[in-house]
Amino acid sequence: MKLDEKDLQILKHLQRDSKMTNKEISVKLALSITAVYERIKRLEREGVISKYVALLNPDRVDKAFTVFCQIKLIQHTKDYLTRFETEVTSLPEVLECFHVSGEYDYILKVLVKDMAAYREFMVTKLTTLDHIGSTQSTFTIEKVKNTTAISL
Amino acid sequence: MKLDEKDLQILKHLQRDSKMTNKEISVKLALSITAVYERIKRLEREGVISKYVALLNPDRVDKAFTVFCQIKLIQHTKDYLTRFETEVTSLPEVLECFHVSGEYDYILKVLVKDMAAYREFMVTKLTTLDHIGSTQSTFTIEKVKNTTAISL
DNA sequence: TTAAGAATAGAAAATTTTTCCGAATATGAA
DNA sequence: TTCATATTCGGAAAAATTTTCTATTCTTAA
Repeated sequence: MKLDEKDLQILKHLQRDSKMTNKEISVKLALSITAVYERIKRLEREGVISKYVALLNPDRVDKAFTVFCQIKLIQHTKDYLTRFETEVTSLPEVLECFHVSGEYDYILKVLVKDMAAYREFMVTKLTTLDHIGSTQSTFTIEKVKNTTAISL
Repeated sequence: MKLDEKDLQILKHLQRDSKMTNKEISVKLALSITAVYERIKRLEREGVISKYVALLNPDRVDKAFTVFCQIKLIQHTKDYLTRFETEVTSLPEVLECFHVSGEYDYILKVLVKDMAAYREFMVTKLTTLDHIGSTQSTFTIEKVKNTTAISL
């Protein structure tokens, strides 16, 4: 699907604030409300926009501690990989998990309350998974930037 | 601010799909529309909900390549740190940047089109920043999980 | 138990989304 | 170029949702 300049403008706005009304957007783009509406529907239909979500303030829900955890598996058979991936996906503390190149196999972004909660997570959840080799945790001291908006 | 079970339910729904109407939520929670409305407004006012955004499908906007880039600064004076943080924040390819413990000072999540674009990003943007010591790039082979929903 | 404040429900008002349809514009083949 | 087709657009009406308002119910502390 090809996106013209107006589509990109719409996406930029909605990435920043999805509560903007079609009317507000239409004013910014010098288009009619209907034109904006149809374009957004098309972007949703075509899967350019995948979903609309509310973002929470982690501090306010007692999840102020972010940890990047790198994991090495013992073996790399397809079976082990998919098993690990299924299990890690089911862990709510894990917001992100990527299969990566380099010394470790996976990198996880984990959100918990504090160091004690992270220890609990490691001991009772992560290391109980089968076939885990070694892990390395990198603790975040400060969140410098954290956006969901892709540059267009 | 203390959140009761109904607040948490509302947050869970809105984290998954912020287009849910107050009516739909009110049915799920066995509350009136107004009650749901007032609770959401309070959650917004108190900063529990920080914003509403549209999430895009990276493939569809030609940003299918995710790289984790770890960075070491040459010096760690406050001035150098804040200068680096300001500059890195302004880079649209960088979705996330955390100041971290461990061997490296920062970990960045970078979104670009492909390897060539990443090289371009490295050469023309990252390494031109002052006071950068060494960097290490970890390329993602597959996105296993990537959610914005904090477990409540 | 009672009074004050907060939360709730229902109805009305305001706003927004969605549909509908004709007009304008763009696209592509002859 | 010209025509036919399809796409996009704009405005109005309809439908749905949000927001406000008011009265009632529920909590909680005195």
